[in-house]
Amino acid sequence: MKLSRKRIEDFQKLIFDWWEKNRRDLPWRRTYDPYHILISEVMLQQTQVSRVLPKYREFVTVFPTVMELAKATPADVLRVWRGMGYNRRALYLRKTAVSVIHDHKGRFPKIESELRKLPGLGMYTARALLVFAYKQDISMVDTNIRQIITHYFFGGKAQPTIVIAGVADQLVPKGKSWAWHQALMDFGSSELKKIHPPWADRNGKKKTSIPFKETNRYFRGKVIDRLRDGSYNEKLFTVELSGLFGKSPQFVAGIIERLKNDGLVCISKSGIIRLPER
DNA sequence: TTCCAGTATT
DNA sequence: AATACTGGAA
Repeated sequence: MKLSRKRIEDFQKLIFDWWEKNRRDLPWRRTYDPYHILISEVMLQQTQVSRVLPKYREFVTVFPTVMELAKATPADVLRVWRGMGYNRRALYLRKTAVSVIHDHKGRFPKIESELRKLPGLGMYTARALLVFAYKQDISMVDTNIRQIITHYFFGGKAQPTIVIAGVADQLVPKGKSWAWHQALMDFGSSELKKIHPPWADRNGKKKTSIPFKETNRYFRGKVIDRLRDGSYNEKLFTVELSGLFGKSPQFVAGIIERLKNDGLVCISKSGIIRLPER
């Protein structure tokens, strides 16, 4: 869909006028360091701003540079990550730091295709870095921005990703991509709830919700939590958690096996289970 | 129990 | 393109 110049400018004015009075001051908006911005984006993927704030400060204090993070062990990173959930993403973050040091001379790539090769960076996060760290005039679309566009340009009717992206591209004001996207983020988090009341049905198609099949995610988190405090004999550990969970030792062993495959725990030759030290 | 909002995988 | 994965909040 091709938008008229006026339509574009009117919408830009709507957003920027709103933003003047409602702008949030956030620590990751006071830096253009792609490493710090990456940390904030990964945290914000999974957690609300209020809970990210203290953890972000802690993380950049403990690992101030990409080099510091690359030198840390997975165990170090997982301990700082405590309380954030999505532990695998903490490992991605560390592996990305290692790759930046080893494969990119310590500097983050500035093109999307290269950023996308880093573990845990999909299209959204890659573009967030290009916009927020390098101020490139490209568009980025997260679910908030998608909903804003859906509401203002398609009367609330869901559109294919490519159509949303096409509109998003036209809306980016030249030379103001950084401010534009920050403004949209704030606008979305504040105004979308008013536009999109909870009773309105989502985007037309209902997502096939997975029936609750006693997923293991709760137990995975518990295992990692326990290992943050120390290491244990695997056999005893398995039996102890088995009792604690009210599950069979085989079940716990299965959880541990998958955590091992995910690189979240390791078991030494002598049968000690711990967070990976490298 | 479901939802959220991304990435990875098939 | 569709599905799985993730874990705290709602």
